[in-house]
This record gives sequence, C-alpha cells and structure tokens, in this order.
Amino acid sequence: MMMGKEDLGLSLSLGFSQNHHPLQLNLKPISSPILSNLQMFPWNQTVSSPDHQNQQFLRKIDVNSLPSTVDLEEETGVSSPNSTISSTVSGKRRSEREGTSGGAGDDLDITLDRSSSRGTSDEEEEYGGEACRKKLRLSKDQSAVLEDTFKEHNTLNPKQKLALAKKLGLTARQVEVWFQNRRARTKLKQTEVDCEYLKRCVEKLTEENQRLEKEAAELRALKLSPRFYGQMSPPTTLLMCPSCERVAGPSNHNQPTVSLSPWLQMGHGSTFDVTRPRS
DNA sequence: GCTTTTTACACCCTTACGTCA
DNA sequence: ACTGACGTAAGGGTGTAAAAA
Repeated sequence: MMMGKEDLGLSLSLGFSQNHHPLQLNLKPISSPILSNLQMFPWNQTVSSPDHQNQQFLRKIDVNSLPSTVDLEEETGVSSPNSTISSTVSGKRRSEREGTSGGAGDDLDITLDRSSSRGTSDEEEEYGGEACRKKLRLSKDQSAVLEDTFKEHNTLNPKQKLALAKKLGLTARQVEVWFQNRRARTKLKQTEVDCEYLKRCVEKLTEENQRLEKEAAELRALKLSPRFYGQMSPPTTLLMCPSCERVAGPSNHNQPTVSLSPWLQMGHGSTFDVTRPRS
C-alpha cells in the first residue's frame, strides 16, 4: 500500500555528552528514540496490514451487528445534548464514490438524521433545509471507541472502517474523516514536541558555541604571551594537516615546543598553528 | 511488456460549526 | 446577550500507488 508523505518525516536527534563529545545529528525517517517516547502512536502502520490484523479487529467489532440507534440517541442525549447530526452536505461526497465498490455506505446514512436532538424546523429553514453543512458533534462514547481503535491502528482498511461505522452508527466517511483529523492532530502535537526539543537543542548548541569561542580566545591570548608560549605543550588534538587534511598521530609530549610539528615527521616541510583559525 | 487511465486512499489546507470563558 | 478563541467535523485539492484498459 502507499506511503503517506509524513512517513518520510524527518526526525532529528542530538546527543549531548558531559564530556563535550561531538554532537550527533541523526537524520532518519523515523522518530528519534527520545522523541518517540513522547509519540503517542506509531506512524508507520499501514492499511496493508496482514489479514490477521483485520480479523483481529473484526473480532472486536461485530460486522453483523446493527448500529444501536437507541443507544446512540441515549448517548447523544446524555453526553452530548447539543449534538446536531446531519450528513447532508454540499459538494462531492466521498461516500458516494465508496458506494461504487462497497455499497454499504448508503445503509449507514439512514441512521444519522434520526439522532439529532436539536434539529428543528427553524434551523432547517435557516439553512435552507439542504446542502448546508451542519456539524456533527460525536458523543463521548463514540469518541472513546474511535480513540481506542486509533490506538490500535491509526489507519483503517475499508472493512474496518465499515465495521466501525456500523458499530458507532456513523457513515464510513465520518469514520474516515475522524481518523484523518485524528492523524493530523497527532502529527501537530508531535511537531510541537519536536519543536520544543529542537529549541532546547539550539540553546545548548549556542551555549556550547559560546564556551568554545571563549576557550579559543583564551588559547589565542595564551599563545601570544611569550611567558607561556615556551611552556606550552604541543597540541594533542585537532592535528590535521592544512594542505592534505590528513590527521596526524598523537604528538610526542616529550617535545618541548610546538615547533616540532608532527607534519615534519610525515614528510611535510611546513608547520601550522592549531590555535589560529584557518583562513 | 509498456503506457495511459482509473480508482482509492492519504495528506494538507481551509471552512464552518459548537462550545466556552 | 455578545464576542473572540479554540477544538473539531467536514469539504476540496493534490499526490501517489495499484489496478485496469
């Protein structure tokens, strides 16, 4: 099955160590271990899952059980008294397209308009009685079931969608929309978490950068001081030849000055100053 | 076997409605 | 009662992969 764009989502992992080890940037198509702990649901589950997953799902939701309109009315009456259910909307309905392959969507539409507890003739007149979008407010129970299902799989195949729609007394399109919006909400929250994390990374990197710049300035000052210059031990890190960019081996700490360049031992005739930024 | 068209699905952006402070 | 902010159901556009022609 196809992969959505967000399956290619970029995650960024930066590791900070107490010993100022190099930062690690891991760009990979999955969430970082740190961020994934904050991630509520897996992203890479696809509807192309094996049949056993569908069967497992269908075991929980009885495809053959009719939606309980009585229960639905009770739910909307108790937990969502202001629910206004109408699936009659303008524009091309996806369920119409689905009807060509499944045919069950039409049956599901029957259950909708009856459960409106606030739909009045005034409102029908206000909206012209047709072709105007009236927003459905899902009941708490419906939302809970949808939420539980989403935790199991954040996408549904057509069978699962229809079964869930039947169970909840909704249209397949409504279930589909709910899952789509739910995925969007999850992604948004994850983006916010990632953003916060990256902000903290920037702060730490800024601090680290300032610290290193300060350290470099101190080293430059130290080098310019003749009193300390002669006492300096040769550099033990960042020994890279400026001409060929080869990294030298460990310097000899018995050598008194930096003038004994490891590059000389490597056959180079010149020295370079690791305390001075290369231009 | 290859190309084009169709179909189904997911995502994104946006709109509009319901709720609440 | 009014209003703005916010959450969210739903519409429409677009991209993509698989199936069909």
